[in-house]
Amino acid sequence: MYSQAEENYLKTIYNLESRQGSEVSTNLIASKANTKASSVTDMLKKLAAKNLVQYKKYQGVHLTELGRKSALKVIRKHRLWESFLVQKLNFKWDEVHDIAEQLEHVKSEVLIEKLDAFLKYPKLDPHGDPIPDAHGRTILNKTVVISAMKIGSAGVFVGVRDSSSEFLQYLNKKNLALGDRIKVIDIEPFDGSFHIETRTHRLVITKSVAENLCLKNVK
Amino acid sequence: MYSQAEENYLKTIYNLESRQGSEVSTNLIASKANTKASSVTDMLKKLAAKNLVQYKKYQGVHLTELGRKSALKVIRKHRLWESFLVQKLNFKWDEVHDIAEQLEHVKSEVLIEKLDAFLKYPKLDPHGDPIPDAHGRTILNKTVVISAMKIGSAGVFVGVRDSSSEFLQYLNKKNLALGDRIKVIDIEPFDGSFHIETRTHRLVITKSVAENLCLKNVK
DNA sequence: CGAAAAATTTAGATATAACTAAAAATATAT
DNA sequence: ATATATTTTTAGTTATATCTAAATTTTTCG
Ligand SMILES: [Mn+2]
Ligand SMILES: [Mn+2]
Ligand SMILES: [Mn+2]
Ligand SMILES: [Mn+2]
Repeated sequence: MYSQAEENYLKTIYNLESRQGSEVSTNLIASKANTKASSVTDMLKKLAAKNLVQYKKYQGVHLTELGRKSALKVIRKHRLWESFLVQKLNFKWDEVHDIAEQLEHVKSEVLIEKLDAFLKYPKLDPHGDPIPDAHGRTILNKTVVISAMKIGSAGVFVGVRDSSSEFLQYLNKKNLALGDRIKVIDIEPFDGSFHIETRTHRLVITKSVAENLCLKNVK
Repeated sequence: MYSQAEENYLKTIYNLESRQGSEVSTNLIASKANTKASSVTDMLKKLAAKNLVQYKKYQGVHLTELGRKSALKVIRKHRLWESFLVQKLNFKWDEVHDIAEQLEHVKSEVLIEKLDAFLKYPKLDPHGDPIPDAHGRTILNKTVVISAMKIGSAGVFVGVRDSSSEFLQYLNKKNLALGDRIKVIDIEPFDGSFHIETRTHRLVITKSVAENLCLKNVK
């Protein structure tokens, strides 16, 4: 079907497009993909030729329906493999992303359907991200990032926006785990850092950390 | 570590070398790898530069100790993944080879050790092939191919030399499965075909099929 | 042995997916 | 609005892994 490079671009464009609405720029893709703008341009032309993106020179891209569906298939595979690694092989949530980056490119429809069944059709991956079903549908997971919360409000920590092992290891060290109830105690006006509280402890997190923690049932 | 192409060549050379003793020729590798002799020559130079094979122009290659160990690692991964696919995901033995060809190239030492533990350290894969342990050691699996047997001798069918889905589907159709007791009833002098008998039925197999069925405890 | 056949290597080309440096288009700011 | 800065594209290069066709070496055989 598509090459690994193509699949990785589809995923990157999909993620940028969801968290952004509008057209995605060449430079933005390049920085997320750790590559150069000129490489991105080359690939965008190739993806456009395959009807995966709509591309107008200098105007950025957005995914076509085919591109969106293809991206969701890759994301489905990535998240199912991450679930497998944590649930069945006893990996920790901060250890699975890089391995799933490789496993997601294995080509076999029946493999992924059998894996899904083996895992009993999980709805969320180990990072709280929704797993698309075979048709690309996900449950809606209405969450609020801490950085958007007001002093005194609280919710349940159910997801992260950054699944890098560095960030997850930081959360481990700070004793923050999915399922924790978190309350915003104070917001520092000077640097935008957040004073938060869990059932067991209080701590201060920077604004950029606060932007990557997703809470549910915020009141 | 090594590229997919390099790993595939190592596996091919390892298999040819085991079933052959002596140096492996360029053309033989080319035919097994479904590629051209000139491509093989290019790759042999690269493998030699990485100290994976000993290569003398026009004289064929054999694996170095590093090459042998590296090949066994790939074979270990291939057979563990095949075992996973059959034992955990309910694939049939004729459906797993091509998927394992992809999975075997996933890079992660810890992944394969955890997979091995999850499967409870299997010693044989679904085709009766021994699975090397983390140090490259395998149980000895002393078998005889039917084509080497005499009329009247019998044994237990424990392995195949060809794991292609075409061959395995042929065996399914002929109702031959691992564990069956097989007896040689007659050998046709004209074309070398074998008349064999299981507990449940008799059939005739060609010489080339007989060369790919491995039996244990032959008497 | 020496010629013909077979096997192997070399030379040159192609495709993919990167890169750097330069050119072109777009955005911004005075 | 025009000059400057930023973004994006183009042109040309590199590395990997293939291929075909031609040259070279080895093997086989009369
Ligand atoms: Mn991930
Ligand atoms: Mn994830
Ligand atoms: Mn196999
Ligand atoms: Mn096998």
